[in-house]
Amino acid sequence: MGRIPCCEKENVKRGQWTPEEDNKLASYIAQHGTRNWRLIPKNAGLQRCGKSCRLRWTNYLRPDLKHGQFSETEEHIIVKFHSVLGNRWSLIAAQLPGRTDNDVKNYWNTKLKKKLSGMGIDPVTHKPSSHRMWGRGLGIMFALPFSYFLRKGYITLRLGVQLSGLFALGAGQGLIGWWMVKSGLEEPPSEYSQPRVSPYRLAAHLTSAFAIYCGLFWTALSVVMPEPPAESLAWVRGAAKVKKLALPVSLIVGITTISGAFVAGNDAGRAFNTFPKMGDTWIPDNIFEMKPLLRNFFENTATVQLDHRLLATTTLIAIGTMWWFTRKLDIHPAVKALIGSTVGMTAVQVTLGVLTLLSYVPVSLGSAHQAGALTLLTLMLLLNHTLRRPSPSLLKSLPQVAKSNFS
DNA sequence: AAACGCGTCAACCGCATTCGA
DNA sequence: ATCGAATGCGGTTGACGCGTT
Repeated sequence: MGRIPCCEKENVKRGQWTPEEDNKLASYIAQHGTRNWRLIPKNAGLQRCGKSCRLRWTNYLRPDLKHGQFSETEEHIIVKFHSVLGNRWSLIAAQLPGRTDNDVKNYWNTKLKKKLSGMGIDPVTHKPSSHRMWGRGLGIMFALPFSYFLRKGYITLRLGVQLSGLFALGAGQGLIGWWMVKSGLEEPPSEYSQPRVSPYRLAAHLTSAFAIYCGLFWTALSVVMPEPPAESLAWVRGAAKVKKLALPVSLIVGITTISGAFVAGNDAGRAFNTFPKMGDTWIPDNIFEMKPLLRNFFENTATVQLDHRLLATTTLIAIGTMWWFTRKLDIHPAVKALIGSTVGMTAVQVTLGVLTLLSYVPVSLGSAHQAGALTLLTLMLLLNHTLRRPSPSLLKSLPQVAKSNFS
């Protein structure tokens, strides 16, 4: 099926127009106007098809065309009309004297689409994108029941303060999110460097999300379980011992999670995709290459990733150690189960992390690794919550040793 | 240094609509 | 009023320049 492009003529030139051709076409049109595009190339002595000439004229040579950058006003007009007209480029271009449909279409596809989605607006529907809507929705989902329960008198002063604090954190989270995408829009500091979301702000957004989650989970646990499970004084003493280990271990888990947020912020998982070595060496030689030494820990891909590897390993060892030293203690079986779960979850999480790295951070594995971090944090919270010291009144009522319904 | 990746933009292609004999 | 040619339109392509590996 040999399809003839647009005109039957074999000897038509295609591709970029030369200045000579432009001159021929422009001067011909200046004399004769644009009556019949089919005849124009013949009469003007051009080896082009009429369609090509028309395109060249309307999109480039026409004297009433504007050529420079789009102004801010023009940009607003495009966005506004696109939101009601959709991809009706010629209609939109009609609102902008001196611009063609092709110009507008190109500008939309190359610049405006990205700009809008960067501002959290979906370029197809012109509505705020789902992530933001979820954020706002969550605010309402929190506030409505809160005011209801408050009126009903279910909320104690202490709980009210806690919940208000969490709500404020949530609002702050929205602000950080806005501040974050804003950084992706600002002009890059130098001409060569892609504008992108600041690693600090992304890390802050992520860390804050984890913090809010932890706060919510802890608060919820405290409402559901005002007293820790404690059936004997022996178990209470055991819990106190475990707690000495569990607290620092939780701290390490928390720090590792934050370090993971910086890995995400710097896209640091897209380099050194080998394990256990980083490339050919154990420690890359440029880890202290940036000027203020401290900056390396937050912005240097190699250092950030190395940190996370070290911290993750430390976490694994720490949790293993906690399990080892508590395995023979006389403690509540729930605590034992929890410690076992943390060991298992840490192993899963480390494996996931290594897999994610080795396969160049596919979204699925990256998300799974993030979810794993959340799960591990949850387990640590559960553990610490379970290990709280019972209230004095409960302590008084406890027997020395638990009634052994199992050994 | 060569290959590669990426953004930009002019140009192309095929279909839809309008025009004019 | 009708039918083929001309024109309009929007999605898509690909050449080019530039920076990175």
